[in-house]
Amino acid sequence: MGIKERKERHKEDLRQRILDAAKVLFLKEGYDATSIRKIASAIEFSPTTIYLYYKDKNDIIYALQKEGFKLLRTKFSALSNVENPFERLKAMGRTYLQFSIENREFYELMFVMKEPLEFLENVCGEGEEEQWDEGVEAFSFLVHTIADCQQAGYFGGHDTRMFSLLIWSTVHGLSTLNMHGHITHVVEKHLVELQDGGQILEAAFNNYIKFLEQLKS
Amino acid sequence: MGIKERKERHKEDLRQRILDAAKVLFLKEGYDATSIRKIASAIEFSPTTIYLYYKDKNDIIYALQKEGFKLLRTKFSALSNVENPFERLKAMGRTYLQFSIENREFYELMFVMKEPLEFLENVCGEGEEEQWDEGVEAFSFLVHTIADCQQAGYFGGHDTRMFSLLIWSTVHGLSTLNMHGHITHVVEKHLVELQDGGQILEAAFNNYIKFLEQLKS
DNA sequence: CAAACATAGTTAACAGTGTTAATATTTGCA
DNA sequence: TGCAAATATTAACACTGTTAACTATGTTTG
Repeated sequence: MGIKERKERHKEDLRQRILDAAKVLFLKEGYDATSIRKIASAIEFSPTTIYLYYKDKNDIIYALQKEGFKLLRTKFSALSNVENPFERLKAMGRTYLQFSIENREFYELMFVMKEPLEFLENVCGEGEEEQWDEGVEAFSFLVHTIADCQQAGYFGGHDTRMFSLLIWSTVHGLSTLNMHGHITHVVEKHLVELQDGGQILEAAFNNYIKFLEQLKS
Repeated sequence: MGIKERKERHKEDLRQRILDAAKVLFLKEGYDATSIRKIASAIEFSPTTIYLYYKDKNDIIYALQKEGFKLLRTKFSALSNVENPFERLKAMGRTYLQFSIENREFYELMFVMKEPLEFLENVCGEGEEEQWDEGVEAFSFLVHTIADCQQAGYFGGHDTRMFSLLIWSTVHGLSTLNMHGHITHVVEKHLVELQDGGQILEAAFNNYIKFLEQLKS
């Protein structure tokens, strides 16, 4: 039955090639420019062929989102061997912010856009329930780091998971405010001594770290 | 020259009617469903007429964004008469979060979507420079409230504007994480004792307030 | 071996989208 | 009343996601 397997492999192969073509388009030109027809012409197939491998466009976008989460996880798991929990927390924050800048389209796909969630709820939700495991895992990593920080004397008396959520919110808020132009267009008007939004973002994060550092009993 | 004035008024009138129709569509059905043709048929004009009053779709979306900022400002300015600065800060946070829930589409338009910024930079930016005045003003209001808090003994030793940015980030982060499903799909898995995302959001904000309250010298 | 069948891919089409050029209509003023 | 300017319209372009119908291809079975 080697033939069937080879066909299976060919099928998986084409599925991956579709995803790769979509990724190139998406990262370079964004969501709107990633049209079914452009993906199809990139892999030199007819547009309708894509529907034999993905249910619809959101299916492809959802698959791309999973790739994004995988990428962020590799960056996070490189921090596992940072012994000092507070240093690990700092590194996580820096990594998160850097990811949002260097992989802007991915970040938007993972944390902002509605399309992957729509696919998850309208289609994938039929018994699958696999939803956003990578995200849950990444948050787990944060919660454990915060717990370690508390063991080391930081953030005493706060609920670990609530505090984790608040820290995530702050860093996520910083990255999205930056990404969507609010730091350059609003905050810059108040902090004229700092030139561009990138500098403000950097300074804000450093301030935040200094602030958290003081929360040690 | 009364005739010219009446024509001017009629022109402004139609411009407003276009915006109103767009608003109804946008708030009910979202950005994608707010098509030029649907707006046109709502006001019973030809689609191309709209281009006599707005440069393009993003122009309309930008105008809608300004309405959103105006709405948020009225909610904020109602808090001006809260004497106690920390109480005012609490009320601002609550108002901001509530706005993001009750006016979800507006919030997305004001703080998340790329279209208004695109219009601002590609078109409006030709010498106009009026950019996001409402937003700058709202942030000013926050900065002043934080300054008042510092006068009252809170947040000692921190740069006022940086601290304001961090507080905005946290609340904005909370609202967007909630809006985009990350609280229900990620955090909920860790906080199983709290039922829905709304409860978690409420609890997280209350925790944040309690946390800030402790930062008094 | 030949007929039936499943698979993979195609073309054509539908119902939309934003936007522009060319055309028509209405209006105000000399 | 005639002309010019303002205003609105029709037709068209170049796209979009998606589906139905059709055609090859290769496999399985009678």
